[in-house]
Amino acid sequence: MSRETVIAPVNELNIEKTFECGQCFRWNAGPDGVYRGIAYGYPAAVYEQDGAVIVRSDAPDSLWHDYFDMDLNYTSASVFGAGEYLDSCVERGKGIRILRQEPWEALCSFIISQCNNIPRIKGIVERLCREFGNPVSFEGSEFFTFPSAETLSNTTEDDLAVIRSGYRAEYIICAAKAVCSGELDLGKLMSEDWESAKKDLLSIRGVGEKVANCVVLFGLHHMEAFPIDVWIRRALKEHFPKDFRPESLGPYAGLAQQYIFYSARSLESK
DNA sequence: GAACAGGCAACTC
DNA sequence: GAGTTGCCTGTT
Repeated sequence: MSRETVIAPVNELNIEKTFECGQCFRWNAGPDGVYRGIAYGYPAAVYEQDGAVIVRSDAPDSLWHDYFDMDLNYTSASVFGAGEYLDSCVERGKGIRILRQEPWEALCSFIISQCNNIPRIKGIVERLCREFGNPVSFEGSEFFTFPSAETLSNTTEDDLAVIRSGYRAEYIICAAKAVCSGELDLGKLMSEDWESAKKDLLSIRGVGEKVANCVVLFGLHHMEAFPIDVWIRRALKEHFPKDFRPESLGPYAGLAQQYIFYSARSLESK
């Protein structure tokens, strides 16, 4: 029987912003506004009630506490005094948190993300899990775990044809083999400094600057990483000096990046 | 039907 | 080392 756990007050964790800001691909809102998804092999339902975020799942409590990065105080971690524009992004993005996702899932997902939009990324990831992950039933529906690097290292591009990831299939297999053989030790990268971690990731075929930065930030939780995609590039062009360096935003530059990203996209859709 | 997309690699000067 | 092109697939 699953249990309900209070994770945080809604002002500290906004589930819509957190799940919809492009950092993760396995959470979906139902018509009831409840987000359902799976992380670390545990399916869960996440929703707001009486001003709090509640998680229903079979996982140990600490798992969700960690997943939602609740040990970090985002108010004091936020980048203040870096200008009016950034302040307005922080204000708009209030409640976003950088999830502590599984490193391998992040690596694989962001390889898939290249030159793709979010709905399509989600579709490919879902087919990947359905095809190669393990089924876990939860509250009457079937969820699928993210397939291990070992499982995927034993597949061929033909096997992966069903997920329709295109030319990225080769990259997925290369990455799986590297992780599986120990050539790339994701656990070790987590305890290293972010720049060495990024350097090691860049040695993997199919991983370039953008993907490496995303994996470092979203999969290894090194908050200094600052992925630059078209949205961020546009925002930087408009609101920051030409010689802008992400390092100037300090150890939480990645969090600032997420506020800017969310902000740019939310303004666009208005 | 051609161009393009939240990117990368391999090739070209 | 800066610039160009192919790459799967889905969408406009």
